[in-house]
Amino acid sequence: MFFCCWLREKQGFLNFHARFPFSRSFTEEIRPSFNLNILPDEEGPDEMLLPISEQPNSHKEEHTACHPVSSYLKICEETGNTSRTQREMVTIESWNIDMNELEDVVASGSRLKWKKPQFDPTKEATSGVEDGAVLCMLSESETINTGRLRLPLSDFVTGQGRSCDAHSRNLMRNIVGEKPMELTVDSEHEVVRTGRGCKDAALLNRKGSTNEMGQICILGTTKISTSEGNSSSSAVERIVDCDTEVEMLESEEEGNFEHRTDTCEIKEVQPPPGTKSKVIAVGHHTGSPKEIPVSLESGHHTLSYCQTKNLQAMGWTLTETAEIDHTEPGLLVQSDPTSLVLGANSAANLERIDLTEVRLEVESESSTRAGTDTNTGPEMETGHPPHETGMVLGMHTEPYALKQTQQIRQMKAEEHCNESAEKTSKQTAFCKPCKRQWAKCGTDPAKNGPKSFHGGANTSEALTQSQDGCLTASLTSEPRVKDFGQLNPDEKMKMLETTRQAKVLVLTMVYRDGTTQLDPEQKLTLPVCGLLVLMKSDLSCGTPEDSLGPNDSLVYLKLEHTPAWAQQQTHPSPEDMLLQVLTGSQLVVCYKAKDLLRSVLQVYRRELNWKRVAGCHIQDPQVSAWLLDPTDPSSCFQDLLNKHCRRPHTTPALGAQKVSQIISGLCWLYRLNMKLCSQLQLPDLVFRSCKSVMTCVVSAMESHRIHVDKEALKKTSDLLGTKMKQLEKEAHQAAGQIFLVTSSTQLRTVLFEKLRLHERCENKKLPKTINKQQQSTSEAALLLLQDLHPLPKIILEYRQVSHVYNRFVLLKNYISSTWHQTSAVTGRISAKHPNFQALPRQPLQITKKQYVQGKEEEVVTVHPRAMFIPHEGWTFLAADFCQVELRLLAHLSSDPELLRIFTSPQADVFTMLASQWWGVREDEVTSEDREHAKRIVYSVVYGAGRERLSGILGVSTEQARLFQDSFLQTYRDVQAFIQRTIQQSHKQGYVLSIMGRRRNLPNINSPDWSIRMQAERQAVNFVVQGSAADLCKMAMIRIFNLVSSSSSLSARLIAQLHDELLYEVEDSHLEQFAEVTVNNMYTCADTLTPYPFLSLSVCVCVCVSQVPLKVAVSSGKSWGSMSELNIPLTFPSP
DNA sequence: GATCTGACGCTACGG
DNA sequence: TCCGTAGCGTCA
Repeated sequence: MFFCCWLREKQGFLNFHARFPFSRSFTEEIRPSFNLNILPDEEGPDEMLLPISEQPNSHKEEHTACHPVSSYLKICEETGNTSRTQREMVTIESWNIDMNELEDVVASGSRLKWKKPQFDPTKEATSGVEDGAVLCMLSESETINTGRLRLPLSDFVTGQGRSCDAHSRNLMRNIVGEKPMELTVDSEHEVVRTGRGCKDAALLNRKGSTNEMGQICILGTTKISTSEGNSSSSAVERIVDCDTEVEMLESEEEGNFEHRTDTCEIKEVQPPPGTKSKVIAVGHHTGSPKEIPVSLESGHHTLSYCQTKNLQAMGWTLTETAEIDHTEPGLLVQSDPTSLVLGANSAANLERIDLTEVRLEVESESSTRAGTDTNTGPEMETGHPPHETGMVLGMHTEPYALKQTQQIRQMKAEEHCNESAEKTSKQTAFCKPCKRQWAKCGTDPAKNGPKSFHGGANTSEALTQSQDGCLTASLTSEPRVKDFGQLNPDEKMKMLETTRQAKVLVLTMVYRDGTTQLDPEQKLTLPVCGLLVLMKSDLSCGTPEDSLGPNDSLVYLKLEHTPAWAQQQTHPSPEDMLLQVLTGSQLVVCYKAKDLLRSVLQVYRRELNWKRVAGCHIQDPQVSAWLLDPTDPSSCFQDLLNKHCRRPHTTPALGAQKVSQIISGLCWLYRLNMKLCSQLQLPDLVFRSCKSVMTCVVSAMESHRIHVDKEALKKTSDLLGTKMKQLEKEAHQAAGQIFLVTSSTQLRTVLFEKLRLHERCENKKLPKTINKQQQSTSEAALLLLQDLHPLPKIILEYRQVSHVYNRFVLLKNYISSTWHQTSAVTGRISAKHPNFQALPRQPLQITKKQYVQGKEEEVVTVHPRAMFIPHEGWTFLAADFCQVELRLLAHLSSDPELLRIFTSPQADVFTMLASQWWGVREDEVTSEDREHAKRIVYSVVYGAGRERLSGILGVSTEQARLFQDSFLQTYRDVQAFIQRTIQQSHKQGYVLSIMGRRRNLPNINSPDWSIRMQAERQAVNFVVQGSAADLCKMAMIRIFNLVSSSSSLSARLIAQLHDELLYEVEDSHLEQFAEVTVNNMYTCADTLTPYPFLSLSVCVCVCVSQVPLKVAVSSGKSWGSMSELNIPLTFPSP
């Protein structure tokens, strides 16, 4: 017992209460907030999460609060002289979106953090009424900063405001404006551009010099009434976003509205010769549509979601406004290059009208009615029936003789594209971007190209669109490529048949910026516009690299919704074609196939259930290459091609050459796939199918969203922020000086140079940093110092709180991680943006200071995982493989002692070990003890040294050695297995998992002892951890296949946490699905065993039946409140 | 001098 | 001289 207590003291695994013994009067459960600072990822989902409240770090001279910028409806109109140099853009209107809605507004995939200044402008206003303007500042480093200008009512403004640096969160700079129309910043850096709405300017940095910024756009002004202390949030609400539109769409499974950002441009509407404007009329079909004059000169018009009240502000009037609810969308208007979407009050009423068709109607109409009738319904305008409750679209033109052939448009598009590309390359290569060129639409050409971020972000859309148009035009004008959308019904049917007959389909996604998946890797996720499909009937690889086989076909398939009426009329629809491509019996080859499937599932979220593509026979050379060598650094298709086919990188081409390059790339893609598949000596068909099915599993998982409890999130955001401030203050007091609590360097100085705490713990060995061998300020070190001074405890608590706060305070109603199949060498799946697998498991206790004398401190429990909730009517179900790696180790080693422990179905090996080691009864073992024991076991098994073990155990090196020896003596065959694996790896240079996945170990015979030892540990770790990963994937696949083929089961996998599968299940199916899950997980190892090759290569006989797997299932209405389910096995356990 | 970048330290998660 | 992920912040 003495040993037990002693060990607990030393172990460094004291629970939070022990470390921070709060007096508590009551406990309130609050779910924490999550702050997610998403950096764009090459595979990142369309989302952006925004920090909301202050960053309590006193080192920052000011606390910058963060705020999302809402989107708004804007019609940009060019008026007056439209020559290039004197173009003027007028923002007709912009408006605010309610604070409530701000939380939901996201800038698609943006890396931008929008912040409002720390000060409250409404309070700082001097008196009366004042204009507030919002600045949108585009820098050259993909940064968009916002700030607020203080604009008096007069024309001349001496506005001064602050903006926030989106990256550093540092304090803001001063902006001195002079006049709304001609914003002058300072004498050194005057406004370059005049004209309403857009200013080129610079910002003053804190020291008064200018800061190179790209552009400042005054997006709108509003009057802010600040009298009587009535500081409403109107000023805040006026933050608007440049070039971002929000589309409100009703999510079918969620039943509520989600916001999706999109940036649109109507390019294909050409201005009538000799006129400057045309009229788009929008109104309810039962009333008179209102007309909005919109100039077509710029070719850039953006429409987006707006609320009814804002419609009115726009001059649009709804004649039927009985059900106006400002929290709901009043009108949905969205446009893209070829269509307008209109709807009222719900996405169900959405209708999409193809502008091409509209234009044709307009053409015919123009000769007869020439833009005079404002009451025309859609049936007359477009030839299509009006939607039941949708808005009607009337499109009237001035005398309009538009007869532009496709060829001419293509030529123009190409011209534009080449121009843009030239500009881009010149600008990036030689000079700063010419702001004026992109000022009109807030687009920075320097941001385009492969590095540009998702177009949903409020940048660069116009150019992206033009490139899209350019590439699409090039693709469709290329005689070898058939544009499915342009085919007549007979040709489409033929195309479907050709697809059916093809032996292999080679695909690539075409992005809107004119690149494809075969281009060098893009850091940022790009919006997809279509697919290019190479249909191979001839499987020989002997074709020249840029030409097709005689029977091969190439089809361009645009990825977009087709409205119901259009589907009926244009059968077969693009969706039919897509399904034929993805669900036919042919082999599909695609580089980064998961991205393709995910994009398809996202684009056709409403139409296409993930089950439809579950059977897709898709092969991905990236996965194959990773299977061959998981440490393969090839980051893009070109790298892979270079490595495996010795084909050097090609420089990106333009226009028609670009198309040839893509076609050539597809041919190479096919060859590469064949080559890699032939190299993969896979043991059996199971594994072959796993490779393909896993892509479907992961893409389906990625397309699902996990809902967040927003209220709890908000509440805890404030709580954590306050707590951090408080702790920071305490830390400064304890240290006797102000320092940066987040800086390990400064903390080191305070702890060891100022306080000299290390001198007061002579009998304890303080850990050192790995690389520089300095005094560490890690948790282990602080725990050793916590009795000597109050500061270490404060820092420990601060780190815990700030960790949750900084990473997981998010402002969205759902999250959607990106899951990577090939990023972990061990075969595990990893998650990004956010890393859902690393969400804190343990609740956090927060003490709230009470300022009333005699009142005890309040303790609030913050549970990060409890933030995540299932959809209404659904429940979370988690299925966990218990001690899977240790069970596999027992199998692999056949250690009798370890096997014996696992024979008891109820036994928890870590609890048992903890009880043995610390001499307590099993029911006395706490979860911390158990976690500690688990860490020790794995540390020893995977080769932790005595130093490290002593650190983990909190004992001397000698005692750690005794412990290690004792463990390995008890489990002798485990040690033998370790030795065997190492020997084998030395001999072969690689190791294999139970499914035959291979990890090469180039350093296994290194003369450098430490490098060689590391490789040896990696070898052992890979065999066990990699095999566990295989097992888990096997389970995922089994359940996936089962659910996808079942008409009754509706469960969907939303996350994988290595050994745990998290599903969302309809309430009514919970028990049924739980049973299916348990039984399939329990038996999934059966399909793995035995593999004869393993006994040859690893010298172990895999016989999984030696040890039963154990599966624990739990369910709950939040991820933080899961309770165990007892599901009986339907077959006798082995 | 501002800004960018990579190394480093630390902390979560999983085993 | 545990393994492997992601991510944030600091600092040179």
